[in-house]
Amino acid sequence: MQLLIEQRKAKIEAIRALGVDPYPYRFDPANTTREIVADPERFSEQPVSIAGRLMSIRGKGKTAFAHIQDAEGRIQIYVRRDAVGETPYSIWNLLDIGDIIGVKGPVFVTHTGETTVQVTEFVVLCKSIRPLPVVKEQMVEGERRVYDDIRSNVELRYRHRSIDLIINPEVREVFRKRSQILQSVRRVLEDRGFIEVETPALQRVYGGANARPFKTHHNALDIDLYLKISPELYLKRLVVGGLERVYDLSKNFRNEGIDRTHNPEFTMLEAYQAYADFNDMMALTEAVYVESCLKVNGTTTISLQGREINLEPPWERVEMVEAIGKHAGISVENLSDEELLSMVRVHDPDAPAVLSRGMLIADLFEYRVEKELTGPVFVTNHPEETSPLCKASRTRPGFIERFEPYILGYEIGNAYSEMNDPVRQRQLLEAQAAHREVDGEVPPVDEDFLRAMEIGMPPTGGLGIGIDRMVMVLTDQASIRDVIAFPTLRPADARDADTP
RNA sequence: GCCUCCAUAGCUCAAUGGUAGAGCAGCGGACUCUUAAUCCGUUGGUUGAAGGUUCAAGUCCUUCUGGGGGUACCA
Repeated sequence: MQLLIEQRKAKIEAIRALGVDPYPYRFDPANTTREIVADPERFSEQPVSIAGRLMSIRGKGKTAFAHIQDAEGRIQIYVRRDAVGETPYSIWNLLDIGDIIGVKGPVFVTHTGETTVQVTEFVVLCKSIRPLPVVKEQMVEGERRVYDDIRSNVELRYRHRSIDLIINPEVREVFRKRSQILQSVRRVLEDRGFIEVETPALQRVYGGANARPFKTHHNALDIDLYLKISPELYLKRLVVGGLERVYDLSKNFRNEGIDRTHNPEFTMLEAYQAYADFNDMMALTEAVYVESCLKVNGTTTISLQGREINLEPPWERVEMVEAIGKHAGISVENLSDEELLSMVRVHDPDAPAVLSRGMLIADLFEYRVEKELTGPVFVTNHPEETSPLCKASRTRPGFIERFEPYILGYEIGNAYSEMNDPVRQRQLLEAQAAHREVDGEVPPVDEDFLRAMEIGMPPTGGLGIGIDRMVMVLTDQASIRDVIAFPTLRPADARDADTP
């Protein structure tokens, strides 16, 4: 490795010795590889100029073929010594795979049929000194076949995303789509009169969800602060203040496990609409998903892990207890608490006997039903013990007006008809806080939030949508690490762990 | 956290407990329509780390590190 880098550094000096700066300041790529490949005829008369990274080189003495890759694709170039000149051709011979160059010249089609730029002029834009993993590929019946499969080296892909992006065009596509989805989500909300606001990432009192927070310290104030686990309590303060439609689209941080659908920092949309209830939030959820899906896939049907799923609204709605009956064949109403507990203990032998009936129902749903939900489906009316921030169900006593949308077993959001009775809100939060001894994840009571509630919040619908999972669903990626450019990983080297 | 599988050259992978190898990349040479270019020659290794068993360890054992999959936590 060190040898390879030394060899390339020597080439930099050789290039400089020929009077050429291997790190110039700018270049004007007037064309893209994609537009040229799409319509070579158009460029047969006037020369094109493109820039990109050298991805393969086939030297043949006084001529050479190579491929260069830009943001949108690859194109073959053809370099002849008698076309570019003696000195430039010796510079050409100092180039490696991975270098970035700009080329100019007319376009032609080789007699094997590949669109190619006949290089009349080229410039070195960046000499690379660290070799890329070499991927050999071949087109077979229009299908791209990779011989050395770099995708299998996931560690390299996540730790060195630059390399992953260079080598795997489909990875670039996922992040391009992620950007389009964020744009689309914002557009749906702006079109409906929502305004984007920001809530503190550093919070004195964390809340709005049950999760372990990251703790940090502010030196000047000498106080401990927590990273935001949810923007909820701050967004509601803004609704109290008269910003009737607000949303926060930003990172949340939860100090918990990492798996295929969880990353410690993740992107969340939370939207609050005054004078609305959870029915309005269902319509909003459908709009956010459908609009974004149309934007990146051009259709409302997605292909997800081999399944075809249609997102066309209206999505199915099913109450949680009905879903348990339908998918697990259990009629919760006819079971005693003891029977429920024993059913939960089939899946979690350590389930504490003190669990309330509502929590047992929620657990049973999680163990027996969640995976079965192909969806899209809104699971509604959760047991009241599952959240203190939600209003009671209008139809089912002991339950609340909440829903979670599911697609292929993924919980992709959460919404309430928000609690706005300040007296009841205080009771619920204080009752929950009393359980902190038992459940370390219960947040402390946020007095300032309760004070805002006492001033009065209009009836409000609130919606949270996990954006990373949304990107997974809309781009058919099985791991959250494939939709977050720099997922949280253990330090590769133990020494890194001590580096601040 | 627990279970399980994996870690060998820049990349993809071989090597029955017995001299660490191949292809590609790299380096030198030949070649003016190649495309997994071809041909000749060639460099490159603390086998993830540390211990142990053995005459002998990439291979067996233990621990550690990193990763994958599963599971738990994540209302």
